Amino acid sequence: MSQKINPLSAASGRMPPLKALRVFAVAAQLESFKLAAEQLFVTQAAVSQQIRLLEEHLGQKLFIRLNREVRLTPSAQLLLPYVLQAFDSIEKGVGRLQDDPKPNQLMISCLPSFAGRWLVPRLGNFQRLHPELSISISPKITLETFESGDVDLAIRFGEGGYPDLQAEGFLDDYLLPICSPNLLAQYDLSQPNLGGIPILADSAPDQKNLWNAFTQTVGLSDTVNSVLLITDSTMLVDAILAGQGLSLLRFSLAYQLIESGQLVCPLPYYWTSVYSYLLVAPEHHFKRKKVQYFQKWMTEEAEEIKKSWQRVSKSQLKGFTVDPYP
Amino acid sequence: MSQKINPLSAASGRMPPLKALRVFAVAAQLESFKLAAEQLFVTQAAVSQQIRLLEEHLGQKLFIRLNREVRLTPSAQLLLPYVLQAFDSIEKGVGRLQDDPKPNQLMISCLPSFAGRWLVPRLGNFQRLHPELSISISPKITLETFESGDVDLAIRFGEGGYPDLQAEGFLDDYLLPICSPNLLAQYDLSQPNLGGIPILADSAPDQKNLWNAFTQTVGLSDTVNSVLLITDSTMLVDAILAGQGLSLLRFSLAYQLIESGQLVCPLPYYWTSVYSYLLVAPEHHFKRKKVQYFQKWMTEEAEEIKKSWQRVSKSQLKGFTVDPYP
DNA sequence: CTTTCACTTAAGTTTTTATTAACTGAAGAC
DNA sequence: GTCTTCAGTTAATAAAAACTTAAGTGAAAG
Repeated sequence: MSQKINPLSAASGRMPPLKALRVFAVAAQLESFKLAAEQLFVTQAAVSQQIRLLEEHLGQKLFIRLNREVRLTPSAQLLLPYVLQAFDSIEKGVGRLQDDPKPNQLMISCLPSFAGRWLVPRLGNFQRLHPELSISISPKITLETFESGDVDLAIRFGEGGYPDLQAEGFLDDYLLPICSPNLLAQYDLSQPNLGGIPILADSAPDQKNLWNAFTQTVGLSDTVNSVLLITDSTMLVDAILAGQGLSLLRFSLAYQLIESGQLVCPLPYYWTSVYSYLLVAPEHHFKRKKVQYFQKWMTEEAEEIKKSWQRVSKSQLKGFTVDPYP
Repeated sequence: MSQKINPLSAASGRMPPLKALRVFAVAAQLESFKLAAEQLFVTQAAVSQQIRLLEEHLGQKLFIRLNREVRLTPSAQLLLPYVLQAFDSIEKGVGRLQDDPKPNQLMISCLPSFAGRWLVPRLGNFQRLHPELSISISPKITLETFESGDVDLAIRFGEGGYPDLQAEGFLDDYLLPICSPNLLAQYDLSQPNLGGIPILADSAPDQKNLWNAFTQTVGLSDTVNSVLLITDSTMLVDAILAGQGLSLLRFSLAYQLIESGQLVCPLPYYWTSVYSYLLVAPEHHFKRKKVQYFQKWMTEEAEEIKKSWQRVSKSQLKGFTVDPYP
């Protein structure tokens, strides 16, 4: 406890009804109950009653009621500056809460893999757009709690619905069967069990049920094909590139390799991922200019992947019908 | 209007729920909802809800909820000093309202006649008791409104029930038939119509109906006795002293003359006056030390008159039954 | 002489706030 | 390991406060 207070001072009978004080502050400044009522968006009867309430609490009159005007009593004149200062202080405090404490420093929390493979290589573009911003990356496996107040924004791949946090999707993802083009000469995928092509399986949580969907769709009996389970997505990509087999891979991880011809999508199926790429933060962080800049930039960068998806899903997948999961 | 405000600032969405702010201030200082609840004399569920309300309004968490404790978020730490200052300011302002602005100056408003005949001659005693007080008398016919804030206390003769004012009686009064002892030799009051003694009538407002009560009680037919109507009570006393007739007179105006034998009460009747001597002021003035001193002193001074009444009503009036008016 | 204006007051309704009671989840006791 | 305790949450409901409506006041303006 950094500050001590008199236990009585906080709860004592000294503290007048605060709503009434607020009405008093407005009415006293305007010297009119009618105008105060307008400003407070209530009827003037409400103002009249609140003032009466406060007068009763304080045990003294605050306004001298004349026929068509009200005037402040000496008591009210004594009280008013204190009350104004109080509301000023509250407004100032609340104002600072809404403000960005470090408008020129942008701290992004994201998965180390995303940071290394995706974010850092592109960050130069953003830095060029906003040279005044000092950008920091805080790579974390776990979801940022934002409790320290240091992190402006987290980038996550997930379903959203995080408690007390706002999640803004900037990119949907798709899972599709992908392999090295070299493999197509060795295995005839039109044969049963895809011609016995080795299967590389990802163990990400959103792919548990997806695997069943895949095996059913392509008519795969898992006794025939060899299956290699790979946990890390970087390693999975490397394995596919090395021609070690066919795998369901996120388009977001594969699109550049597909466009360059290093990988191909040999089967006309894809599944929309239940996970999306999200910008996650407490709601009020999204009001910060720097966060808005970053969000705009991320959306624009994601546009490139979306366009790539248009091309790939139109040409290589030949517009096949989609059976999104689940 | 001495100060201008931004019309929006007073009513805008910026101003958070004030009750919730107060709860926050207490809870934040104690770093405990339970203790805050105790201090605010509410349940801790109420505190929990108020904090949630405020957090929702501000769009950010103020407390980090751990298993058995709550901790302030950086936001709350930022906000707290502003809020504390606000409530401090309010308390200071309210405190000053309760304070006596001029504790060494006592301004008494009273009727000029009372000031001259009763108060000023005795004031020396009070001054001796409280030499630190500078006492002023403000003689006024009309009832003090206390709007200027200068007058501490008014002394009135009346029924009380003044709007927004507290009235503390310090002396009851009685009306009784009084005349000069010289007249008793000239008129036989045991005769019908009191032996034709001239009647002096007061025109004070509390004596309108009393006059009927008097004539009925003593069996007076107003055609027989000469009646002189006298408005001013000083003049009435002078007229009675001069032996010009019998009159109903306030005991408070007559007691010294009765005790000295200059006036007598020849008939065994008296009526309690509906008017009393009152100390009148806004309720909070009675909390001022100087006013309390004065009230105590006045009560003690009045004691002298009460004792005199005991003597007079026991001896001269021979304990006659009372038919108080009305 | 009537109307208007700013405010008051009383009654009734709506909204806010508080309470009660059941629930949570971690810590400490047994 | 299970039970209890503790601080806080949550939902339903009760209580209190605030607001609105409508009628009323008294002085000033038309």
